[in-house]
Amino acid sequence: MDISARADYAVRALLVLAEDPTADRAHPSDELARRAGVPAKFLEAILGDLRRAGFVSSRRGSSGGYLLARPPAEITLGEVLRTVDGPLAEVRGQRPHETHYEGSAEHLATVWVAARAALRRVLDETTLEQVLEGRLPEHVRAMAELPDAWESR
Amino acid sequence: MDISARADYAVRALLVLAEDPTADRAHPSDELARRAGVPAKFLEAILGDLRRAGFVSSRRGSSGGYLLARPPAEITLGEVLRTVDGPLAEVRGQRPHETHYEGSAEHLATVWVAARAALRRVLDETTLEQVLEGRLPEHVRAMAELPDAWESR
DNA sequence: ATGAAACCTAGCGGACAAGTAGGGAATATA
DNA sequence: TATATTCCCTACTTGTCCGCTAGGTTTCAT
Repeated sequence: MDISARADYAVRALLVLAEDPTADRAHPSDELARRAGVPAKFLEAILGDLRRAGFVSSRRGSSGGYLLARPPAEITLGEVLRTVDGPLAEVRGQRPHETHYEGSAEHLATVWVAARAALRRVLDETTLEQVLEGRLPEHVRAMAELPDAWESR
Repeated sequence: MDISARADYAVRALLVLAEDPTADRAHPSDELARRAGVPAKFLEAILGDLRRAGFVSSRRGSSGGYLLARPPAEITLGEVLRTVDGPLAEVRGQRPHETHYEGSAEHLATVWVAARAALRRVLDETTLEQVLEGRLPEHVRAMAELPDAWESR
């Protein structure tokens, strides 16, 4: 799992937007960049992706900027990561369920699919709102509280 | 989760080795390449990594080749992937537990750590032997049998 | 009209992935 | 002892992506 800078920045910018309860004021990209602590010009490009994917809408001109296009409770991290980074899981450039092995590696595909499913259970079931409020789903919190979850390996 | 070709090949070669019950006959790299269906010269380099990491031992000269250095029941996929591909999970090049966020993104690190823990539970608890025999751990099998696990998203 | 903002295209430097090529060193076997 | 075999090492190629910057054009509120 390689979360790119793009993806990390995208999530953080969306969180800043989600923070604002008044859904009518647009936030310029450089304000978001400053508040999220990410490179301004780079974020501009990322916001373009997020707009095309329907996560945010934009207004041009003065007093323009970006706004969340969907409620934060309905945007999952998984969705955001996919639009910015592509598929959550790949094996040699293929989707896990499209891999095919014979002989001794026959059951390998099952493991890859299981790994992806495990990822999905975390990322597709956690919303911006939950991250914002620190109220993560029970099974996600459980994962993070596993004995060595915060240890290096 | 991006399983590289290197990592995929490494696992497949190890599985071919694990297939052989007689632990005394060495298998030349080009035999492994043929039987695993991977580029020969490339595999040679990968086997070098696996040797340095202690997964296989090697013998030079005629009737030389590679042998498993540890029992297949004690080699997990996670270990193999780490030696070949580096850390299982990274966020902007950092380890998940080393990320630090403030403000609205404060709880993001917890999600990244949870995602990594979920991955670990699949990859660090599945051994070569289990893959070889199709006897995956119960919770891994359960993941792969989740409703849409084999569907694209 | 003017300034603020989104939007678009282009490019750049570095890293990495997936190999390939070729040769040197060790070693079992004839 | 000769020889074929195999590991082992270094280097190189080719392409792609990542992170980021630059500079201009269009749209729009005031």
